[in-house]
Amino acid sequence: MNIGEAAGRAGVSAKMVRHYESIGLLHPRRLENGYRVYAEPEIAVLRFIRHARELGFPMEDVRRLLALWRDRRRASAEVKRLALDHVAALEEKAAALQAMARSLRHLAAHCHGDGRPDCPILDELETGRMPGEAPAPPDCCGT
Amino acid sequence: MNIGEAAGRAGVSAKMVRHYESIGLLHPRRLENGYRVYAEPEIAVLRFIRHARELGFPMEDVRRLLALWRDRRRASAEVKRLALDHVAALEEKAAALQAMARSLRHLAAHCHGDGRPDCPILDELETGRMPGEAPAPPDCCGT
DNA sequence: GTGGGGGTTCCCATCATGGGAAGGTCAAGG
DNA sequence: CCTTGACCTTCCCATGATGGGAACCCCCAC
Repeated sequence: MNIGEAAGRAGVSAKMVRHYESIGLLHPRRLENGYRVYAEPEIAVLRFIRHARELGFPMEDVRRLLALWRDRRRASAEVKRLALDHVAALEEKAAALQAMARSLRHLAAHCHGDGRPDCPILDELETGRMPGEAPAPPDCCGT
Repeated sequence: MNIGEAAGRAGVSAKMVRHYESIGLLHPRRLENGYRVYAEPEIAVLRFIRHARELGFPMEDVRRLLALWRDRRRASAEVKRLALDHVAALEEKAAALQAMARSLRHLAAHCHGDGRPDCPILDELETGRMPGEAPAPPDCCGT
């Protein structure tokens, strides 16, 4: 099977298949003309990578997960630790994004949103203060 | 004021100050020796940029917000639209991250996490199926 | 005049992915 | 047999925002 078909069956782009190979995640056989050849085990690896990426694992974690997957003597504790560390990272990022969304939604709620120029959103960006917030004392934290 | 002091007062790195200049967000005067010179208006711009970045706006939005901020005849509706579009983007990203976290947490909850090798997390990465989920019909969607 | 702490430009790296050029290969069909 | 088109190969470049670092210049205090 050529790279195009393999990529299609695994649900990733041929470009990324080459990339995964270049970082050492799989090692397809080559024909004499240089073409890469894939069979079921390689497809399985590519699908594994895709699923891990869909769960947001960075490539470095994917590499470790692949190694654990291949190691029949792995301890599931290791996999679980990797997963839970990643869950913590995901939740931290999600919380940060939601905090931004909440602040900005609050600001937007105070903005007329009409033809007039005054706008608490721009005010906040200028001053770093939310609408109605007390001015910082003059020697505050450098903002 | 030199770039180091300006960066410190605005709460950004000197490196980023130069970068913001390179993409046209500010245009500090230069001394004969090539040094950049900053005064209060530039500091205000840098703080504005920092606050917008802290709310997660991409630089392209920051550029637009800066233009609106400088335009005393702006319509606050434009600012509000930018802000609410960004809120939607933030919430979409946050939701995606949380969905990943939820799936992964669910998988991890089913993993013994001990010295044994069997692990529903690896199983899901291999098959794309959550624990207990029915096998897909043989001609399913290519996964 | 020298040392140290700035400043300047330029290049490279991140992370995962895509775009595209230049060229080789293969299969089908006229 | 030759063309055409689809596919493959490698290599370079770009993203977005940021940091690291080299090589070099400048200024002030001692």
